[in-house]
Amino acid sequence: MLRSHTCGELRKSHVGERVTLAGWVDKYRDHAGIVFIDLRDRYGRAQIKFNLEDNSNTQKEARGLRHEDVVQVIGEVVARPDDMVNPKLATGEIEIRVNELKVLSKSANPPFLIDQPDLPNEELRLKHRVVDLRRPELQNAMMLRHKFTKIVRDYFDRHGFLDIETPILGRSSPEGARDYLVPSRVHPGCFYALPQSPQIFKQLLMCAGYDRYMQIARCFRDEDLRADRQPEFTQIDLEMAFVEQNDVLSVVDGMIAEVLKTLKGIDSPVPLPRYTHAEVMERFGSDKPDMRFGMELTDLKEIAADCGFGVFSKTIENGGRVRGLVAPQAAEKYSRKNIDALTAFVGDYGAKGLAFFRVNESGLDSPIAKFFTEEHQKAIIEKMGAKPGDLIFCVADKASVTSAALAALRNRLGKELELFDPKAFSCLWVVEFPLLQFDAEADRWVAEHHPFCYPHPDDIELLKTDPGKVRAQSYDLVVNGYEAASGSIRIHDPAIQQQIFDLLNIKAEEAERRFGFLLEGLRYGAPPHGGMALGLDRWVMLLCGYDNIRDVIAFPKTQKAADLLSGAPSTVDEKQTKELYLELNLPEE
RNA sequence: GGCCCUGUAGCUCAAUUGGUUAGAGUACCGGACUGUCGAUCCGGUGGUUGCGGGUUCGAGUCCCGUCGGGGUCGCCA
Repeated sequence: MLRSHTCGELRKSHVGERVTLAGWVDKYRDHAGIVFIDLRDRYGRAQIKFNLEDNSNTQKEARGLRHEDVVQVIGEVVARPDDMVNPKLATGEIEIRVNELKVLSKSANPPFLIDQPDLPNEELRLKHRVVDLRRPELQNAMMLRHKFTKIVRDYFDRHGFLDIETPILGRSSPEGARDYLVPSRVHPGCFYALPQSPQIFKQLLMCAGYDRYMQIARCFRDEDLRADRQPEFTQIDLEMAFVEQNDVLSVVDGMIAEVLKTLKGIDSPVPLPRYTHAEVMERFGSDKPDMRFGMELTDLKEIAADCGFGVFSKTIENGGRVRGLVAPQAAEKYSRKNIDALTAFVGDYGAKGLAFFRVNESGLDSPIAKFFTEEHQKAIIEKMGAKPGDLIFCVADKASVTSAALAALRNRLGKELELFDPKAFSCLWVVEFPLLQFDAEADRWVAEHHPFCYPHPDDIELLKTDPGKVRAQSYDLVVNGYEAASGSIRIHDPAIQQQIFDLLNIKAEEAERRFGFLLEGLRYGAPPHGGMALGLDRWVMLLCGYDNIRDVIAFPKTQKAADLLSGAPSTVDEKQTKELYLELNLPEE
């Protein structure tokens, strides 16, 4: 070993010991006669000092050290004088009086400093990810990510789950996200698809009798990126046989309680609260509400239908909805200009306007207040539970637009008005999603979750009469407004599976061709089963308190799905494409 | 594909209404300094203002195009 201790572990109890440390030069303070260096590794930092009297040659060499040089030092742990203790450092009570110095590797001048006060722009950080990964924030994220997966693996192991790997090279399936494809050399013209999730394979494992499965699985989806979406990401994937919905939710309730307790010291309720999809859509306008704060939506149908404001009354007449929310004590905080910005903001979600009222002692103050009688104003205030100083926002539109716009507005106002503790965790289940959604453009039904989702037992008959009303035995776990997990009870009956394929307009021949291996698995004695997948990257992001998943992934990709470090994706030699029988057909410049 | 933000020294930023030789802090280089911990003090090097056009007597600044990065809508079973 090139070191006897790490840079973070030395304490007063080590005083007098001769130690060998190795690490990176974090900071240097050269006083000519004495040189201080903060030596860094992932365990922490320690101050090493080079005194002229101790070893003049070593001291001279130390004066030439610069940021990010890698060195090994041998010296004695000494206590710092009382007035020289650095309370900011865990090792601040001691320092190492160095006799011997070995430069293991001299660093070129780094593109940015590890602890510079303003973070360099992300493009530079991604290009020089090796340097970036030395930053304590990223090191903490990687360490927390490791602890998280360890807790999860141990938890599922204790509960009898088997960790089984599924293929990365699979077959392309219809529906769902765009696949990443891998051309086959051995089968000219054929392609593998990288898995969007191990969905079908884990169902087959259930059929095969591996009744509790889990895997930390890499998944790939060739869709546009977001702050919380990467083209390759990691799921904690699990599946259980001989279970009902409540059994799956209970197992994960336990896992989450353990994770939050161990990593954050938080006691989370067991079981976690459960809400139906219909309820959260009505109360929050979103299927992933951030419940760290209230500000629920209010329906204003009766008042809107009766009032003199044409935009409201006509919307109701045409079958739309008028809904609103109350921003507490925001009347003074938002100028007309601020509100115009909010109006533009909800415009992104399809809202054609944003009505607002400032609440005062006598009623409502607004450019449109004149369209509302004193009774209407009182009714609005009462219905919405508003108080003087509050600011009311309303959207009149078709139902889906009022939901999307107000949900986005609610999230934005919640942040801007600091209505919640950013360190809090709010976890909840949303259950009973609709099974299907009608795609007007394609003129057909599409699966809301995926085509293997078991319908709610009370709604099986509706499949024939009113498919849009069928609820699924599916569930999402929502954490602080993020979809943190998703799953369902699966169909284990080939006849019902066939019925769903029919509804989705997947022909028997096509279903056989593309999912034949699943149907085949279901044919020879399939146990009732269900499971879910948790978004590992999102969980780590939330546990770290970060707002994008790139900061919890060692080597993430940019919004254009490029790896700035390695230069992927790249062109390849013609020899390679020839071997794969591929010819490029690039668009004209 | 749409909308928005963004690109100036190695890094973080500034530069008035379009107007002199594009500045500061930090890093880096040289010098001083034996108790610093964002060390301090003195001096110095460092610029294709992402790239390409255009308008103008004059462009970091205005216009058009383009490339990169970020946010978001669509998209993401």
